Amino acid sequence: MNLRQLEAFYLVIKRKSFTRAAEELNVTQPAVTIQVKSFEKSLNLKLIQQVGKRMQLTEAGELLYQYAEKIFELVSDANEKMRDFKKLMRGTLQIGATKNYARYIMPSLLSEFQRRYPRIKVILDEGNSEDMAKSVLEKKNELALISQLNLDRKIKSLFFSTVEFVLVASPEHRFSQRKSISLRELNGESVILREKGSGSRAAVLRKFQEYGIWPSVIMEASSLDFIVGYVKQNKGVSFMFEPDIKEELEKGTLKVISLEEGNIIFFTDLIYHSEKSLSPPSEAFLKMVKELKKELVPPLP
Amino acid sequence: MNLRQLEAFYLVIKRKSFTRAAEELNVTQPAVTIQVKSFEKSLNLKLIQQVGKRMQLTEAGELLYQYAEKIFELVSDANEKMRDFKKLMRGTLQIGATKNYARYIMPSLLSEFQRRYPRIKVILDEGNSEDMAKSVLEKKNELALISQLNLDRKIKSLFFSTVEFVLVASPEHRFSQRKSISLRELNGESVILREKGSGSRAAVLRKFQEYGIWPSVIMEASSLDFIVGYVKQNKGVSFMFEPDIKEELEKGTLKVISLEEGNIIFFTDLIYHSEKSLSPPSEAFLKMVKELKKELVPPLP
DNA sequence: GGATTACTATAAGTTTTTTTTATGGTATTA
DNA sequence: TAATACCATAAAAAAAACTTATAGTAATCC
Repeated sequence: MNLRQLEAFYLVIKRKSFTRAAEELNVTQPAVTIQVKSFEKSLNLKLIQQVGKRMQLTEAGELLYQYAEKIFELVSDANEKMRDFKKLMRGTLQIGATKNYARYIMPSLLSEFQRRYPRIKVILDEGNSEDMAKSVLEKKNELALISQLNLDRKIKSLFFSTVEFVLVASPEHRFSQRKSISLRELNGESVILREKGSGSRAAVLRKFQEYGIWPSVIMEASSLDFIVGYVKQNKGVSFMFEPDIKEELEKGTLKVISLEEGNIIFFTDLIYHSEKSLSPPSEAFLKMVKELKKELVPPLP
Repeated sequence: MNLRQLEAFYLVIKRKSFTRAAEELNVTQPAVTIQVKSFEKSLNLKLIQQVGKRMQLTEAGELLYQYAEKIFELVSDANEKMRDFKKLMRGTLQIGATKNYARYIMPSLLSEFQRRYPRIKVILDEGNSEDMAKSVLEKKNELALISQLNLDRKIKSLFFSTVEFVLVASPEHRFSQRKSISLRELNGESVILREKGSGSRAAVLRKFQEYGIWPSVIMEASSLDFIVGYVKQNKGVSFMFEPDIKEELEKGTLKVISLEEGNIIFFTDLIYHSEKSLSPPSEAFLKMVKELKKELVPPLP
C-alpha cells in the first residue's frame, strides 16, 4: 500500500473534493486524481464512486478511510512530537560530571538551563574524569564536565574554567610550621593521590613531572573522605579543592600549605563526542555554556 | 513527513539492520541508507546513532519508532481488510428485487450465494421494477432483479428467466363459465392493474397495445392483497402470477381464465449500472447467476 | 594480528514515480 | 444557455527513488 496514495485518497474524502485535497497537498488537481486512481488500481478495488456530482465511498473505501483517519492522526501527532524535540519542548539532557563539578559547578549551570528550557529533563551522571570521558565515547552521556585529561581524538572539548588545588597537611606535619614550601621539598614525601582516572590526580602528577620531583605515593583512593581522614592522621599530604575541606580548615584539623611555585591549577572542560551531532538539549547546553563563559569570564586581550 | 522514509526507518530498527530492512522493502541497501538519512535531514533530528557496530535510537528516534509501529500495524491491518474485500471474505451485497422476485426467486439465489460466500452480508431491497431501476441508477443498489421495462441507457441488463402471468377472475365472472377467451374480449372489460412502475403492469399494457385492445382500467393498486380481494368481489379481472394465488385457486375463490393468445409472458432481468464497476460481491453474484442460468436453462439452439 | 566477514556510507548514473501543463468533459447554477 | 466549478486524461517535465560500484569500518576468525 502506497501511503502517498492513501493520503491523497484520505484528503479527497476529508475535504470532499479533489481540488481542495490538491491544495492541501500542495500539488495540482490532476496529481490527486491520478494518485487516487492508481491507488484503486493497485488495490484492485473501487473506493470512491461518483453519484452525479456527489462522491460516495464504497464499502471498502469507507473502511479504508477509517484506517486512514487513524493513520494520519498518528502521523501528525508524531510530527508534532518531533517538532517539540527540535523546539526543546521535549527531551532529555544527559550529562556527566565529576563529583566536584557536580557539587560546585553543575547546580548553577543546570538551574539556568532548566530556567531556559523547563520542559527538558536533566539526567546528571557522576564519575571521575576518565569514566566520564569514556561515557562520552560510548555515547552514554553526550556531554561531560571534567578535568583536563589526555583525551581520545574523538572527543572535543570546550574550556570552561580553571580550578585550583592546594597542598594540604595535618597541623602536626612539619610543613605546617612553615610559611610556605617549595615543590621540590615534596621529593620523597608521603603523598596521597586520587585514583587513576581522576582529572585532579592527572594534574598533580603533571605538576610533579614538570618539576622533576618524585614523591612517594603511599596511597591512592577515590574517596575524598578517606583521603581527608588519612591526611588528618598525618599519614601523608595531599592536594585538594579548598571548598571541599572548608570545615576541617575552620576547625584547624587540616592546614593549607602555601607553595612557592603556586597552587596546582588545571582546567575544567566541557567535553562531547566529535563525530556525533549533539541532541538539541546538548546543543542548547553547550551554547548556553559558551554564552555564560563570555559573560562571566571576559576573554583576556 | 515522508512515509516511505518513515517505513525505511521503521524497518531498519525493527530488523536491526539496514541490509535486512532493504530485503524486506525489496530494494538495495543503499536505498535504505539514503532514505533514512534524508528522513533525518528533513526532520532536522538525528534518529539513529551508531555506537560501534550497534545501532541505537536517540530519544526522538525512540518515540518516532513507537509511532511507526502503530502506524504500520494499522497499514498492514488495512491491507488485510482490503484483501478480504477482494477475496469476498468481507463486504455486502446490496441487491434489489420486486416483491414477486423477492419471494419466488431470490431465496434460492441468495441461499446459494451465501453458501458460496458465507462472509458476505446480503441486503435485499424491495420495490417495484421502476423503483429498483432507479435505485440502480442512483447507485443505492448495485444489482436488481426486475421485470423487463424500458430502461435508461445507463443500465445494463442480463436476461434471467421468463415469468407467466395468467388472467384471473372471480368464479362469478362471466369468463369463468368459458373454456377460454380471446384477448379481444377484454376490450371494455373492467381490469385492475398494478401501479405505475410495476414491470408486470408494463408487460400487461404492452400486450394490450400489441393486440390493439383498450380495457377499462378501473383500479390501479400496488398491493397484491388488495387486488386479490377486489377480483374476488368480482369488481374486475386482473393478471397475476399463479403461485401468488395458489390458496385462492384451491379454495375456488378465484379462477384462472385461459387465453387463446396464450398467457402474458415477460422477462426477468438482472440489472446493473453500466458505468460503475461492480463491487466484488455484486460481481460474484452476477457471475453466479450466469452460471446457474447456464445449468438450469440450457440455451436453445 | 592480519585476513575475512558482514555490515553501512557515498557517489554517479539510471529508472521510476510523481507532478505539471494543457485541455476536454460534465454536472450544477445563474 | 451560458457560466461555473468541478474532475478526467494525455503528454511532457520534474522530482524522487533506486541501482551499481565501491569505499569504509567494526567484529570475528584462524
